[in-house]
Amino acid sequence: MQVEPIALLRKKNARITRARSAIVNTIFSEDKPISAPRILVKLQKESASVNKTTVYRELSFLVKSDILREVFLRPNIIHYESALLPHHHHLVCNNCGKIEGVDCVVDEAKLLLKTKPRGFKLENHKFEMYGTCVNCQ
Amino acid sequence: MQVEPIALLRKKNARITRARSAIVNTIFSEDKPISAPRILVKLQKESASVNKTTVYRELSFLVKSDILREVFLRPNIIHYESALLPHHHHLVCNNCGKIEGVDCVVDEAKLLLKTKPRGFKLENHKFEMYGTCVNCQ
DNA sequence: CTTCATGCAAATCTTTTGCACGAAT
DNA sequence: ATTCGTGCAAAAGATTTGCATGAAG
Repeated sequence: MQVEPIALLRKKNARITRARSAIVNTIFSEDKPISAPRILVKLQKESASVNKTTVYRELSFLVKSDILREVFLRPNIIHYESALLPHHHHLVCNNCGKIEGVDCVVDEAKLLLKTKPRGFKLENHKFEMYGTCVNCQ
Repeated sequence: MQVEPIALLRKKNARITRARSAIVNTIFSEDKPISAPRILVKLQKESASVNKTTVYRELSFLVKSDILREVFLRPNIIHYESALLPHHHHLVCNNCGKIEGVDCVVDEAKLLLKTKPRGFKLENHKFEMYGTCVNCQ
């Protein structure tokens, strides 16, 4: 866990409160994307309990502040990961749900070739791979 | 709208009912991914009203039957599109929500190079691009 | 006639909102 | 002091489940 995100928040004049630190620590101590319900549970286990509403509000604040990124891996559940990590993608195991990170394999120039002629201003992309992980074969 | 999906269902010994046909027609007459709530509205407009539960049950049935594909474009809303279309990706406008299809730009061989060494059996991938469409600049 | 599909109501799950209180700077 | 953050309760929105009825083959 780096201290970075808190320093970054301070620089952005965000108040460093007990709830905010707890939430940020919980997410940044994770090595893979985590969802709001899991954050709630994890906080409870660490007896750093924070209200559900606060967690959701904080998540959207942290996304807006470029501290977190949203990841859409599964229907109807948003995962969050550090936006301070280099751009990358995920391998999702269809069997056990395990998530692994992999470097970006996308050729941006090739994308622009597809999007520019349409007048589409490309801002970002999401790329996720699904299959069976080594433990589930 | 092709008739294909109904023929396919018949071949799979699925019963061709009023509700099933209405739902399939509604989705296949769309040129972009559509969500369950929108399907409900569209059916109502066509006075081919089908119960909400039936729509959801039908969607998961059609996905299992390889007639439909799930698309995760936005948090907490599943979109569905024909699984009979060739594999492709989407451009999503962050402003107006417009969705456009684009051919696949991903080099499968390159992906295998990343996944195989980890013992990960790659089954499929999702790749979506976000930005601003030509009308929203 | 038997299996498969449907409808309804209610439950579930995630996320959002309104409002009043409390804490950080 | 003011602004920003928090908690609680309740609402909202998407999806699922249980159960009894109905229609397709």
